[in-house]
Amino acid sequence: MPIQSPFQTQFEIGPYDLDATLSSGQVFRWAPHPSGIKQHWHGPIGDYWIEAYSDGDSLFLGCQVSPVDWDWARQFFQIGVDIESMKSTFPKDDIMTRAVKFCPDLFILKQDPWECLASFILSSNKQITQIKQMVSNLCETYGKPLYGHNFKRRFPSSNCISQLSEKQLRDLKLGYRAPMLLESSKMVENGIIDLKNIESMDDPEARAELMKLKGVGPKIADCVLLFGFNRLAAFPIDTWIQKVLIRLYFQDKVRPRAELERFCGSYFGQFGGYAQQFLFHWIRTGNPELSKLARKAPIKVANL
DNA sequence: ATCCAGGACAAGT
DNA sequence: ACTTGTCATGGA
Repeated sequence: MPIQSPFQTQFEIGPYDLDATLSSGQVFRWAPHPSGIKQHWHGPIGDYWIEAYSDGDSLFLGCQVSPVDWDWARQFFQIGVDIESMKSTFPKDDIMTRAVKFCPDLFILKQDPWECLASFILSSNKQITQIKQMVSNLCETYGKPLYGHNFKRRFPSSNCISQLSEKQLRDLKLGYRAPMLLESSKMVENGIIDLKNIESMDDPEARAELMKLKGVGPKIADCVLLFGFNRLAAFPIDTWIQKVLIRLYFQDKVRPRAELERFCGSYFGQFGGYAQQFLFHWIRTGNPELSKLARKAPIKVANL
């Protein structure tokens, strides 16, 4: 058992693919542990820097300092959530079946809403590696210290970011996203948007509310709903999912976004967010030929 | 080099 | 309602 931290806990959750879950573009601050051991990661939860390891049977967590309790970690990793019953609600088509089979133990995490929102405002038109870099710049420059690590820092609060200048944010290489993040942080601080209040709204209301923020359109709103508010029906349609939909579900026939949204909203069901994450992870990492999607000959689903 | 990245937004059909 | 150009930055 690779966890070396003095303070540890263990959850018997069954198979839990940390490698896939933590690398699938939900969170941007977790990294493989320097041990190099598979399923061994470290990253922040709340005010703590945490070490995590999954052996296919249990999830082990460790920390260098003594946390009060592990409830926040339990929520972050969604311990106790039965993903098998959710998978059983997915449509039984070849594409969905292959995506789930490729990586069956993928989870959707429950993040802090503000961190999730701010991170995904930075995500627009950026690769995941670059999003990680921007988020790292932001945290290590302006975040408060974390417990359990010498130099890693917490994600800066909305209050903190709202008091920075656009130039300070641009200096972190945020590009044109800098004014968007700044404006949205001010809207949260002013109470124009109340993240706490969004918890009590239904999905369409919450989505519309999030889209009032600068830099938040339909895709980012869905990501925040799914990863920050645990609204498991939210179905983010990004460039990768568009390729899955157009290429595999619509036989290379281009469709307007509104039609894709309508299709996804009904076809994938009440846990569409999970379905989306399986598709996303599969298309990105599961099939090299398919991930290129070089717009050549149509790919037959049966030959995947 | 050239294209494109977990897009949003404004402007133009 | 749908399509196009623009926005920084840096991987691949």
